[in-house]
Amino acid sequence: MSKCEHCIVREFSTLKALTKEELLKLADCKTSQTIKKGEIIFEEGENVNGIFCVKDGVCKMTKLSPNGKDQIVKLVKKGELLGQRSMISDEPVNLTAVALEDMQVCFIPKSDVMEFFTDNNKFSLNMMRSICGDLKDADDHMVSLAQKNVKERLAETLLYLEDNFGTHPDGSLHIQLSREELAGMIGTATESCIRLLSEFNKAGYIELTGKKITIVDKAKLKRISE
Amino acid sequence: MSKCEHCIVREFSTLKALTKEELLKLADCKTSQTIKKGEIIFEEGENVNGIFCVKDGVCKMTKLSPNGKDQIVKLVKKGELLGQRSMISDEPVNLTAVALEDMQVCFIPKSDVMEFFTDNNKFSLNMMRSICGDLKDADDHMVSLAQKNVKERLAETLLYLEDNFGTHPDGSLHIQLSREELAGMIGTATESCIRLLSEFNKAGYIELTGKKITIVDKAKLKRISE
DNA sequence: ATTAAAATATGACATTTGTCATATTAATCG
DNA sequence: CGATTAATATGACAAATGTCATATTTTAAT
Repeated sequence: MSKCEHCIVREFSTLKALTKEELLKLADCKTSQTIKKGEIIFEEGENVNGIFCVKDGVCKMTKLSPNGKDQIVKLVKKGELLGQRSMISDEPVNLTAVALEDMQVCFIPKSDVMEFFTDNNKFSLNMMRSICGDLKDADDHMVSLAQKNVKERLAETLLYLEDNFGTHPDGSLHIQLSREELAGMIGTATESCIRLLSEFNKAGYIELTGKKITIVDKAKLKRISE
Repeated sequence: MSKCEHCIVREFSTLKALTKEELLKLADCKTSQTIKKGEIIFEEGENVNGIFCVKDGVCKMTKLSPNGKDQIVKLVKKGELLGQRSMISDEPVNLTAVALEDMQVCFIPKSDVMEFFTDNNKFSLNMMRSICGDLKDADDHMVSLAQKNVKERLAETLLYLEDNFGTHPDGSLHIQLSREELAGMIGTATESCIRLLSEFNKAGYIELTGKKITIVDKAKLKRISE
């Protein structure tokens, strides 16, 4: 079991407010696990009773709509936490978390996190700030979904993927979503998503090589997205 | 100046975790004010440096989209707080708050709230829970905006307005939004909103009397909204 | 009360988006 | 490797939605 002190999650997330002693305690109570691409970490309605720290990999957080389609509400990457909201609200999780790549995650039981809340005020504040950041993102995303058309949202999402998850050495987006997932992210039908990707491709804004998407004209996409 | 101890906001919001002593202190530092219908409480990008407690009335929280339309992100009513997110994140506010009715609000400066955070753990936890609730609402709302069509969203929104803000003695919705505002809430063009209201009216699901909207067939709207 | 302005309503039409059918290509499994 | 399945792509069309014009009603101002 690796040390929490040097873990990437500790550096980037809420956990950075923890003291040396608390980190040592954490190393004792956490359990580490590997999650394969496509595997479910937790599912909407489940009781999780703790939080997951994402040490490596990316997962999608989805919610099933009454129409049977999965909406991707957000992506969570290395250095971030999973399941805080549900733990704090003391409710079943609201979203399903599925690995988009092989992942390394640690689980910290609720009782231990709650102790940190009681003992460490800075930790509480950090957690609050982090959730507030999520809330702002959600509000902004809402406006985008409500007010932009599909083409604008696709352009915006492609830029988001490049800016937040980077590219492979060949310049293609590091995150490889299926067309269906990408459609579920922008809130449209898979065919519409495919059609617009083709359009962007023909117009020279992006390049499609199999499943890979490469952004060629970032400025143009930016203009479309607004 | 009325006492915080008996204030409705104290009973329903995060503030219920405050002790007698803290409430007395609060009564000293807060400032109370009346806000007329249509007036702006704060505007996107402003620095607020504190939170507002809504003692009476309802306001809309909006965000201006690049297309020039105002999206209503949520409604805030009596007993709730305003501006917590921005205060905690230490950022300018992300949304504009405009009174939909005459309002009574109190302002609590940031420094005082931060003291409560330090001194009162239960208060911190309550605040976290409240923001987590907002986050869940935002996530759910996002899925609805992304996956439902305009008719479904209108039906859903009408039910939401009745369930959360009640009706006048004559049965019409207590909150009276203009067609433009209602459109801005469901994320559609004003004309589309008007057209669908007419349709619901002709079909006998609702009744339109001037600006007033009365839900007649709740079950039917519920079925439409899913 | 009269007029001006704003809000609501409706028609006509263009555009966007979804759905279904069907190719085509890529991925998986024995 | 070939066969089967899944993913991507595209056409054809229908349905939903947005836009612009204009009529009607309501509200506000003088």
